[in-house]
Amino acid sequence: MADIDRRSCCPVACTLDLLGDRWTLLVIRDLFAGKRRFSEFARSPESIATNILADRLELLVTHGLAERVVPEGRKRADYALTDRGRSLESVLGAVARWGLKHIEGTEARLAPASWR
Amino acid sequence: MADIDRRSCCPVACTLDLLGDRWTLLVIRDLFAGKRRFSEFARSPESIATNILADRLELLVTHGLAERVVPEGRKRADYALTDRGRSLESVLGAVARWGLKHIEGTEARLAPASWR
DNA sequence: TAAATTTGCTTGCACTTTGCAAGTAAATAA
DNA sequence: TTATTTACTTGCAAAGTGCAAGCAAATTTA
Repeated sequence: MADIDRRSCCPVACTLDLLGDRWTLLVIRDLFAGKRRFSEFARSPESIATNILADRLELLVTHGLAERVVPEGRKRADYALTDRGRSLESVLGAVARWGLKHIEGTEARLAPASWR
Repeated sequence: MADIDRRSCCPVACTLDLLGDRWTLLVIRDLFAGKRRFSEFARSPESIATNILADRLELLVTHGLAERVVPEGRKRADYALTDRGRSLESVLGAVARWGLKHIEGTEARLAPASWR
């Protein structure tokens, strides 16, 4: 298990071991916004590098936050949040609201109405 | 201004530009827990390297989330959250609660009662 | 008050992660 | 059938991380 390299039993530290980088939560944001395909994530305004995107999607799947689904009649995969991934709405919402309120010039273009 | 290298106007992206790494939010956690001195942060169970701690404290001060104060009659500095830094309680709380609920074996040792 | 210890860092270096650019095979569209 | 798009992979330079050591000033102990 990923238990072995835990820095501590602190819930903040453990959550940061999953989400504590510059990209993971942005991919999760896009998943909440309804994006499903690799190219859709890549087209987001932050322009994530494709190697990093591939890596993050794989990690999200590994950690049970997203799943890779190949729809019937198609060959290419969709990505979607799992229940566990959807439970991050509180975290994403708190981050989004903080940014909107405390960082000048931010706008909630991708945000669902429920965050405002 | 730090405006120049903003990845987008997304509040999530901009917040991650401030907090999106493995250590910053842990230092903020310790500040919320009442720690003030360099050595106190260094003694936290995650054992942050001192060069990284120095870097993060400087960044927090630069971004207006913490301040460095030298108390009267002492030479060495304390660090404390600014109002802006304290406004991160919602973010830290959401992260902590998510970890407690969704990551097995996490414990809220440093958490103020208000998070539970 | 002198010596020992602690504090608050900085420095150096190896290792890992990030980011850019290019490449590619399979899928889809024209 | 050909062109374009998709979903990646690869290679490499640059930046970030982590360990260990070093150090001067401050503080504690003897």
